[in-house]
Amino acid sequence: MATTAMNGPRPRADTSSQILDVAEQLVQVRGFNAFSYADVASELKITKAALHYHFASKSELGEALVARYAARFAEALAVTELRFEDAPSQLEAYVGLYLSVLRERRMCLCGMLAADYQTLPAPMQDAVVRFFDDNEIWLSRVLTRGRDTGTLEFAGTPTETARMIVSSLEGAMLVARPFGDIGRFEQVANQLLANLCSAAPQETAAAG
Amino acid sequence: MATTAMNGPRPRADTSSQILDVAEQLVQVRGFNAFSYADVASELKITKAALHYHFASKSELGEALVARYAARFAEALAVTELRFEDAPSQLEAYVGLYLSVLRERRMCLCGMLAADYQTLPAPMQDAVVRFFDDNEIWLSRVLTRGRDTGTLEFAGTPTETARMIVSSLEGAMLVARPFGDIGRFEQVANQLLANLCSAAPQETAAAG
DNA sequence: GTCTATAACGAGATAGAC
DNA sequence: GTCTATCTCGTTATAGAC
Repeated sequence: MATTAMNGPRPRADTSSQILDVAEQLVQVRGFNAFSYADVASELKITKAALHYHFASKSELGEALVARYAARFAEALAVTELRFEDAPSQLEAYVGLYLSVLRERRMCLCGMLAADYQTLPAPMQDAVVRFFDDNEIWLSRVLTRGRDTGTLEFAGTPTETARMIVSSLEGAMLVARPFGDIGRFEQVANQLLANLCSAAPQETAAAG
Repeated sequence: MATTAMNGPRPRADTSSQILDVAEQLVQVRGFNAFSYADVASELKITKAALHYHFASKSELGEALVARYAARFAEALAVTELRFEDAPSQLEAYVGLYLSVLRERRMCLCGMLAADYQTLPAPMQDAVVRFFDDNEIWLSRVLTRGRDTGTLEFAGTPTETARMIVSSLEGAMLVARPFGDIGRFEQVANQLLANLCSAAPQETAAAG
């Protein structure tokens, strides 16, 4: 069964998946330029050569990494949209995705890669941008629905607000990690949600 | 004369300062783990050995980098507080500091180092945390004054709101860079300011 | 203060045996 | 699919001449 969270132990994995699991964790914690084939190999107790069999180059490994992460995230968003009916709950679940990553002391993979952006191979760069685009599209849809049903309130367009949400959450993760304080992230997320959900929680009309 | 901006060509510099200038730019663009002594040396047309004379190790160079950046930022904040009277203008100037960095296609130095955090030598880690702390303290002061004089309005404590501002701006920089779109940053910043400045722009009472 | 030269190491990557 | 062995390159850092 798919879980809503972005992480946690997965069933049993073939070597390629295990490699991706370890590499993913390393990138999210240290960054793309601060991990090596040797790191992954030693963790899995196989050789660097074996790694190169599965992913010929570091670029290839990186591309597979973002692709899998983005797919998993997209899946989680789709599930969230089905599982929760009202926009506020969907937004709360969206924040929950970030939280589940931060709880493992990780940065969002694409947030980390955004920092490394200038040093990434072109295919990875494109994938990172696409990740943010997809997030904004999903959020815009939720925000539009929330405004239409009167459960959300915000100035500006849904797209602008979506960008605000993505920026704030990514930034909150970025800053919370050095402090080793998840509470910092939660504080920001709660302010963000509070600003959007100031509308009456179940009524049809809300404007003041 | 000191300028309010965080960058721009500076008068004439001894070698140490030039090294810091080049290294700073490289870190802000590529990250701490993606630049080398060779990069700096070739840019300045000196040798790596000459670099080691000025900064014995990469850690030392990194520490000098953050120290100078933090000092310059603190100076800019002090000037801002003197130059502008009302809190909204001070906040706007604060956003301007970030903007001046982003315009040079750079990430905030400490925002970038926050991503690299787990791989940094301890003294650099401490300095990064201190940078964010100082920013929050300054912002809290401005926010408190703004609320007291009725020029700013916000739910929650000044500290919480300060953290929200730092997170949002750092995140907005992080995400705007991959898109190569400063407008994305400005959009987020404007929403942020708009939410705070909804109080009457010069009156004494505002609470609802 | 800068240089040449080089040490010592780790990186990504490949060849070819098993 | 994994191994040993090796290659090549770039990295940080040092020694010692100028």
